[in-house]
Amino acid sequence: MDLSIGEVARRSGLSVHALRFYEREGLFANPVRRLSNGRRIYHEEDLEWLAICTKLRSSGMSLATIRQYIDLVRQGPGNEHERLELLRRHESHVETQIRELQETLDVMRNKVRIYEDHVARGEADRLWNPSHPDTAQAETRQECHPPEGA
Amino acid sequence: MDLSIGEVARRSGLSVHALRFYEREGLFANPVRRLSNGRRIYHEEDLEWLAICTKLRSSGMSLATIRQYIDLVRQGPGNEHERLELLRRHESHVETQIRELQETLDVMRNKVRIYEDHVARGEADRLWNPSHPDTAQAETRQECHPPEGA
DNA sequence: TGTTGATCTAGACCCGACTCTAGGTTCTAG
DNA sequence: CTAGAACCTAGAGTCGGGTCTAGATCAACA
Repeated sequence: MDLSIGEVARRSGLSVHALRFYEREGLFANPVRRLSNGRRIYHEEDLEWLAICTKLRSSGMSLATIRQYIDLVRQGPGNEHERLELLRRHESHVETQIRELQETLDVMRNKVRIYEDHVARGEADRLWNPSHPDTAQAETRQECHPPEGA
Repeated sequence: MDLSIGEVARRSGLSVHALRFYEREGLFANPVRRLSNGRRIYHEEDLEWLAICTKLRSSGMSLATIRQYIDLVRQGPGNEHERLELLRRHESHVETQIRELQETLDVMRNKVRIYEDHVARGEADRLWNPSHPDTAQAETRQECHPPEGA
């Protein structure tokens, strides 16, 4: 049931380098144990934590914040409110990100649609022609401005 | 109608440094003109482009990719398909990001809910107590695994 | 037995995206 | 006329998040 660093790398998608780096940075909930020969041994739990960790990272939580969280966990009971607060802050951060991405997506879809129209109508040769202001400027503008205030 | 770099910085939210940096990196659609004294002058269009640029950046497009796009634009008509492809690639990238964030959000909401339950039931003192496996391990596990395949 | 491959440590290096510094010019208000 | 703000350039520094290297140890197999 012991896993080598290579195995964990393979299964977590992180590099062996990154795993050692994460350990140095104090990102493991439980200290990583060693075999008598000095090699690291991991367990399924570590993989589960790494999976969460990876989700937090990819949703924009910095390693510093993850460390903060894990530090609270290691301190044991008594700081649940702090943990909750930290999680909730990230939650709302993620919500904001989603909203912003959705907005970007709207702008881009619009742009792509307009492009497709032009190309389909065989007017590609007129796109971004400085003498055709309508198309020329479309390039650097958000045609159909997104609902800023709405 | 001419804008100074300071004005553009104020209105775009980018620093003066960043604006000069972006220019060096070739991220402006139109070359930035200068006054006879060497000072840069910008126009409303530049602000509009910077707004899009900022959206692309914050949705994860690298400066290198933005430069690629603007290079296509500068080359003029004839490469609309490449522009479309580039935009569509980013579009799907953003869609993926949204999905992943949503998934993270689900995991986090679950975690927060469980925490709240514990705290509310006055069992905070038992949270993360190694002799209570149920709560001890909850910390580093995704309780109620997210719908991986669903 | 000896070579291959996985692991170890410490520390150097890299990359993207800025950010800042130094040293100099120019504009503007008092 | 002068102080201070805003600008200029070239280039160095920073920060996050790894990635890679060198040199050593150790296990396993033909």
